[in-house]
Amino acid sequence: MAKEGAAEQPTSSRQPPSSTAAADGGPLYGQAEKDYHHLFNFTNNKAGMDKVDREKANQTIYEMSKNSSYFKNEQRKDDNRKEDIDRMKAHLEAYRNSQPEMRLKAEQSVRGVLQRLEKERESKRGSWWCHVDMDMFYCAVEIRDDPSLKDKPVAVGGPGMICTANYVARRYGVRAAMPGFIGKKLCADQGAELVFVGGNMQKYQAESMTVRRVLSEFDPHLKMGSLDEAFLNLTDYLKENDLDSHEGRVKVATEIREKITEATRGLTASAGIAPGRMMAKIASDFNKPNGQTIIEERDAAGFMDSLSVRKIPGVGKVGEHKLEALNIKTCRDILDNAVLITQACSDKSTQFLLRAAMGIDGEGRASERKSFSCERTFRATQDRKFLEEKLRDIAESLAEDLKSHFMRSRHITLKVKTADFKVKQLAMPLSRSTDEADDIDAGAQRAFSKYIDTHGDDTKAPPAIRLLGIKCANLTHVFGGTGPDGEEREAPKGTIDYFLQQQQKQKGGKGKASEVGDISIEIEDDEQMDQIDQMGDNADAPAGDDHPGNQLLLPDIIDLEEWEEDVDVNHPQPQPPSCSSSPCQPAPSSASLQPSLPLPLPQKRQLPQSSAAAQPKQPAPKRGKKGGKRNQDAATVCVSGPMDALLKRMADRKAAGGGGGGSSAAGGGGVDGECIELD
DNA sequence: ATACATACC
DNA sequence: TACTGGTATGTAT
Repeated sequence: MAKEGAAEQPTSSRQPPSSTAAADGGPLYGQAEKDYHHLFNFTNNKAGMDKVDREKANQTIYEMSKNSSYFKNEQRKDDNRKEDIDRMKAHLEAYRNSQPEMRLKAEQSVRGVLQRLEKERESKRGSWWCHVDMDMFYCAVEIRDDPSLKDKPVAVGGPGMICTANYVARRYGVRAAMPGFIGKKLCADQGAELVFVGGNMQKYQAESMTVRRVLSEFDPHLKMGSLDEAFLNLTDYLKENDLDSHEGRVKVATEIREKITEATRGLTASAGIAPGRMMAKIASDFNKPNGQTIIEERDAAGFMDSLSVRKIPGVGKVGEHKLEALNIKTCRDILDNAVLITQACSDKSTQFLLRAAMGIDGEGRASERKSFSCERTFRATQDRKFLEEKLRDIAESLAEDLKSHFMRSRHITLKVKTADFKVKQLAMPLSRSTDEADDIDAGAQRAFSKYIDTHGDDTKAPPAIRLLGIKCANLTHVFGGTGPDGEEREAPKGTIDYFLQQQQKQKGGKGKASEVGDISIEIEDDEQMDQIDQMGDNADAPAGDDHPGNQLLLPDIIDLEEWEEDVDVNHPQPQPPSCSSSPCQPAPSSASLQPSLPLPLPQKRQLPQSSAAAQPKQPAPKRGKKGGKRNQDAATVCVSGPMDALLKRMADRKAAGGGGGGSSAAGGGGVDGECIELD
């Protein structure tokens, strides 16, 4: 808890003179900190900071944030969430008061679901996954190449945003995704100077390829999640090399990390091996940096049980908050309160949470790319000319992207963020697919006009805008000779497009292909799918600029059928000098509760334990004594053996700190992409 | 189908 | 001086 003002009261002091503060119209001295703690509490116990430092850091962050538009917007969003939570609680209350028969029924149903999941987990036994995550990747590369940075706090990024920070910086509370000026202040307050290093994507990509090369030896079908992480299915490798044992897994994890460090001349990685992708991912983060964690099957349930829900990939800040309102903090809590979750969450969310809590992976086959987008932030302005030019730039950038990927889009969405950080989106269907900047621009400009028209008028100027973006969706592949010169357009080798093109040629009249009507192609077997997966990672190769130039286009590509137009696009109204920013629509996202089948609420403490049957019951996680045999530099955390040992290790780890929170590196999209929405 | 929100790196 | 950018997906309307 950060506290404002001088009073260094003990952590319990939460009640400031709130009446006075409110009267001042000030930021509710103390109260705001309490209410919105989670909004600015960037630091966490993995930071390797002690409590005092942590509070000081939070204090600094709060001071710098509290009056910003950004923070005000965060507060607004949080207030909306509170309404959701209140509604959620009301529904739960109704559930508690409902007829016993109803509740009994719900319980039975949940029990059935859990049993089914348990069966599924059983059926998936025997497969082993490894998640490899480079430690502070971008930063590590920079420091390796400039050793003078080694002992300084370093951040890749700039004053606007930090992408990755080294562990020295993290000790001051600096985090990935933290605005740079705050990171700078955090360090300055403690007598250090944060060094910013601009990123060098080319270099990181090259390093990533090196890592990939090392990893492919263990699983040729590995899947890179982004530049700095990868998933490997180790099942075959372990079997073929007679390593399908705990010792074998430890050995493989060690070897993988050593080889990476050797091949990259000093970069370190953390690794997790577990009976599933999700657990492997959690495990790789468990002993970071430069560490590894192995989870054996018989310990999987116990491992999951003690984890905070926040560790589940897909449960973020908001999800954690909502679950907390249900008094659910750990994965064990999820299972113990499955009935409540059933009542409070959508089917999808429930399904997701229960599976996750049991350590079962979601179905997840990486699908085709669904959209291209580009957005730019700039000094908030009302200057329409400026904004229109920005849009044009963005459209051009997107057109290039589409062309280099041999894609066309039939649907674009304009994104507008105002100075107060509120975001608006406007859809704009096109009459046909395009990859031309002019078309994208035309659509975006029209949507923008519409935006201006609905947000300003003769008396009121449209609000100042700080970001514009365009998303191109509804994609189709383009093959073959669509160029004006009639020359054949061939996708670069190694791309998905090339693959599809070849397939197309095989199948039908060769060469003919102009445009595949639908992105979806039938993938006949996993073999083929893997091939595609592989290619996907290369698909970013900058395709040469041999893309045929402009084709003749219909004069207006916008689909007027769906977008009746009553706006005079050509005449932006001049802006009044004064800048009154008008708020956007409140758009009260009223998430209503699941229709509650009123049910019995009694907490059932019954858990599926089939494989884990032999396992002693797990008590809630508790802090153990510290000490343990943890070797900072090459620690292997083996999650196996008696449960108390595991818990002790976890506690040790917590006490010792050292985990890299946001595991660095901006880049590729999420890995499994499971999101939950709790209502 | 559109808009908005959340998550991940 | 001052809170990113790219992609996917879930929820509500």
